[in-house]
Amino acid sequence: MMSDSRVSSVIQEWVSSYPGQAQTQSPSNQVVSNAQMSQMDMLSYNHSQGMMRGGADDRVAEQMMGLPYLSYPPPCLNNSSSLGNSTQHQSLASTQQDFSPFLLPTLRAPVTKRSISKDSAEYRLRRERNNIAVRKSRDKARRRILLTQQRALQLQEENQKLQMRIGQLTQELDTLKHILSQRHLQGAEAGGPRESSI
Amino acid sequence: MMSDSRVSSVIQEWVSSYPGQAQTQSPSNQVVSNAQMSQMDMLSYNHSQGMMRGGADDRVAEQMMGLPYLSYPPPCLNNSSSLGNSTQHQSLASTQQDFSPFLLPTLRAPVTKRSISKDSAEYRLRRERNNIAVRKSRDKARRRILLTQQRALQLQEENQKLQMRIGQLTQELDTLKHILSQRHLQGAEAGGPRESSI
DNA sequence: GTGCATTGCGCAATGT
DNA sequence: GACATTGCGCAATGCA
Repeated sequence: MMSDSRVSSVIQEWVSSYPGQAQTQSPSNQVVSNAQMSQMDMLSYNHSQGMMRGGADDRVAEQMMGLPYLSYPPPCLNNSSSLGNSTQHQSLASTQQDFSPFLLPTLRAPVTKRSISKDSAEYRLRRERNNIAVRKSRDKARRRILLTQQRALQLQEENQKLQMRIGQLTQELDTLKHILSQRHLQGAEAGGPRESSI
Repeated sequence: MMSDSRVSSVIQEWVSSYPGQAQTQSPSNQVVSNAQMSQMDMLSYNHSQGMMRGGADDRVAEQMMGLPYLSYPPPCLNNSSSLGNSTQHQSLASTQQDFSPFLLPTLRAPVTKRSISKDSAEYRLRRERNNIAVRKSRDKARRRILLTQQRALQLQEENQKLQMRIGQLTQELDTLKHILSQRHLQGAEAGGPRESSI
């Protein structure tokens, strides 16, 4: 046991965790949805680092490593808004016109957003469904991360064993080469003293 | 370039992403904080799977793989609460006494929670600071995940190369062994036909 | 369009 | 006490 198909189990699961992430899609969403900032306290947080989404998240993304890690600007700290903390996210249209000078003119949001009342049973149903989906998705992500870590550990282990095997083989090869060179010398002597040293 | 120290860079970063996670700490937090459920709609979601915290996250955690993936019970769907969706998380003390019959008697929350007004500048300051910390922590986590993935990919690559090297060495070894056996036979023949086949 | 999946974010609890 | 982690709900968006 534990001889050949030792890693395959975790690898299989790991591979299956990345179904079709190699698609090239054009994000082009640099605006991040300013409407969501009106939910609590409309902090103007552009946050240009966490914007990889979908495909760019799982690909190697070699350019991602140069992120400005220590650049977390305090998002203006404007606690003037949302003091009356009630019904602040009731309608998108009412708050978006406040941000109209900050929006690019080409990115005007559809103001007629079919404002769904938060009291409606349909809203609650949608929310609950989404909450369940979110929990499920996050569990999946957690599982995927765990699998990746396990996979890395197992690959590391296997690497060490392979390196050791290579060392063994190389040494054995050197030995045989040495023997052959000896015999070759003996052969060059045309039947000299046999069984000299080996 | 890309000949020998090819993997070390990512490995270095990857290793540095796991500073001291190997500590053994006793979680024992099975209650998950019932108070937080009173924030929106007190959904009774025990969610006993995502509770690995700290050390158990990075260890192999071999028992974690048997999680009930497809068990996402609809959390009671009680949209009766939080219909007046305004000021629902105004103060913990005011809402907690409403949920007191649902709390275990041994888990009576400290009602005197020094109820911080959400309008206070100190509260906003703390919130903003925590938001910054959260963003930073999540970026760190994203980075760590990316590094782990890259590490796994590089280890896989290296593994393939090592396997090929082993194949090479093995074949070379077999050849030499064959040669040696031939010469041994020749030697046993006491000076037979030299250079027969090789 | 409908429904689920992903993702960024803020909040609160909790850990360090 | 400040910062770091983490689970969660919300909203936007992606996707089938």
